[in-house]
Amino acid sequence: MSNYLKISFPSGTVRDVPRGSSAREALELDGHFLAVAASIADKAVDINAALYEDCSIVGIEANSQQGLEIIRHSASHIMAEAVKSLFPAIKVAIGPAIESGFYYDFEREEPFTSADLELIEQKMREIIAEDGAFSREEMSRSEATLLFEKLGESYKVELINDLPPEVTNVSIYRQGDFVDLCRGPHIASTGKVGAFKLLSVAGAYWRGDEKNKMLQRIYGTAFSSKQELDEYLHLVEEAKRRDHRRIGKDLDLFQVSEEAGAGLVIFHPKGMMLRYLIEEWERKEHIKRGYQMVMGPQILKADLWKLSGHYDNYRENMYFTEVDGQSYGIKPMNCISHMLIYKSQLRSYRDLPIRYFELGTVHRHEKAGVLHGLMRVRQFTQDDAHIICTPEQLSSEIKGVADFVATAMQIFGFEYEVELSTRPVKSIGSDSDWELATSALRGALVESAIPYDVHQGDGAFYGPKIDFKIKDALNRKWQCATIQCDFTLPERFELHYIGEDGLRHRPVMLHRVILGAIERFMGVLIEHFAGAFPLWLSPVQAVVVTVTDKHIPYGQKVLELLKSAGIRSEGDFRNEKLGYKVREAQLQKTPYALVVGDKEIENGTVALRKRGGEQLPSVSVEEFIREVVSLSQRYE
RNA sequence: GCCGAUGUAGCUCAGCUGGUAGAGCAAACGAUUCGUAAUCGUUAGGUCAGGAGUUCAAAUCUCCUCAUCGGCUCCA
Repeated sequence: MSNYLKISFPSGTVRDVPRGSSAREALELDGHFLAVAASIADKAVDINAALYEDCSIVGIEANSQQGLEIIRHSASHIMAEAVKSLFPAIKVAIGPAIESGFYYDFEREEPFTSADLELIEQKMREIIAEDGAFSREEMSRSEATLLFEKLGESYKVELINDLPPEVTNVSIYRQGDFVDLCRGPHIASTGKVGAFKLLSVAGAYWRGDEKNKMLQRIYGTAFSSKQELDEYLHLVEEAKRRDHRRIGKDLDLFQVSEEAGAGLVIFHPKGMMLRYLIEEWERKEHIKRGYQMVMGPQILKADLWKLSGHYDNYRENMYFTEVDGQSYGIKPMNCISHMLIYKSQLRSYRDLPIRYFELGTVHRHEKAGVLHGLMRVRQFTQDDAHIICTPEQLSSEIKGVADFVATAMQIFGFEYEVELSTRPVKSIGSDSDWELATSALRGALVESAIPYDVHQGDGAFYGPKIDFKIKDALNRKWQCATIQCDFTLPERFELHYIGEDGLRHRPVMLHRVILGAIERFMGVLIEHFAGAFPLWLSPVQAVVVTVTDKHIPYGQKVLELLKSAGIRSEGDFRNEKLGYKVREAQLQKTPYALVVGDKEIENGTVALRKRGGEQLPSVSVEEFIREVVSLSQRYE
């Protein structure tokens, strides 16, 4: 056995490195000094991991995505050490790195206060200043169980017990007096955490199960340098300014009032105009794509909800009311009426596919703690459609919907992620139906070259689905569009069509939304544009601003012309200085301010100021109207 | 629903260990007549989320309810 290993580096060079050297020593031989960890054959390991085999090695630098993850994971251990040293009675649960930081869950009776957080931060700074080493040890399961039992860390013992049986050894990491069950890797020493901040405390169920004990979770974030941390915190502040609840108030779009009730949105004129514009676009687009508009009642007899299965599976989310001694359910979904429309006639295979579209308002009793601005409400309107088709038509119908989603997202300017959710353990329907539906969904994604993630077992109990997710200002993902295959409802409502063979056949049903809930979509839309909507969506497209009072008559004339041309416009004829009114137009994110003064009256023009401050040449009112109309028609 | 925090004028927020409310912006009125992000002055505006309790006295302390915020669970 040679005393040297052949180690290859990303530069392409291969070097002889003494057997048993650390990853750090190998990297330094090749001139890399900045790595916080290493990646050996694509597996992340400690920078001090010893090398015993020929391999390829890449340094993981502090500010790379992977490097940050390691720093944050290590920061969570440091936080746990600080917490244990300040409050020895606390039990630690679990503490990973997450997308933009880290957390650790603790069991402690008294809540953590902001003063506690400061103490913990202080302690963490001490630990980081000491720059103690993270050291890795491997041991058998039983040794590890014994170790954590002795420490009284019952959550760790539970984690070890629940490891799959084929796992015989586990690794632990020590730093200072703190020991944690951990796969690693970690930074070499605590001093490698350049900058961190604890952000918030929240409750979290042990292992994410609401039947378990609620633990206290401390969130924080860490970076390799103070500057990066500051940039991040600044970014978060910026994002808060895009919050749709903030903008909804500033631009007078909507309210959710305590008097009216939680989760119930009241649209103000400007918010309603925005909503109207979205809905108008949708109606036109649906008609273009062969959908028929329909509309069902808001309440339907409870018997129907029993037939559909909602009564058994969805009752706790539904509201019920009584009319003339009969129980009625307020609809939480729109499908039932659509079933009845289909059933109102005998259908031939020649009629299929049938696509029923409804801007359907539904009510769902969402738990109080989940309500969130426009994103999570108790009454909302879905751009809902049910496509009833033959099994053979399934694939092309799904592609049609995916294309619809792509068009919509492009028009509104969103990037999105796609998830395919497959059969859950608890489900109904035959294997062949599931196979057909799942491959139809997958096939449509593949053929349309749409990248997607598979979420195994996340489908609805009645069928698989494709979800489309877009992000809000704080990077939280929200589901908007979804396509779901449903075998249950055609079965339960005994839908059929007469086939070419003259016999009755069971159709397949697709349930789909494009924007999802209009309310939620508007919320994400507001944050996406930070209230500065494209011209075609702006509730107010232009504001006429007079320089002084004597220009009001001309301003009024201009305003009338704009209005009669269908341009959504307002006049700001207040006795204020021009700068004041321009500022207001800017803060209201109005696309155009039309300034009228002596010069404009003389030439019969308006001076154009675009949102953002760009000064355009003065134009005639007619020219401005032509331009705005043409831009709006192109959805710009 | 669960954990924690918060709730004072239309908005943003002050109000220390209990002694019955204050600023800026907005509003109304007046002055000013102004050229692209805030003209000046005056006035008005509050059941301190709601309810109960402790106290001579509660925005302030306690309890309950409602709502909001950050999470968890759930979801369009």
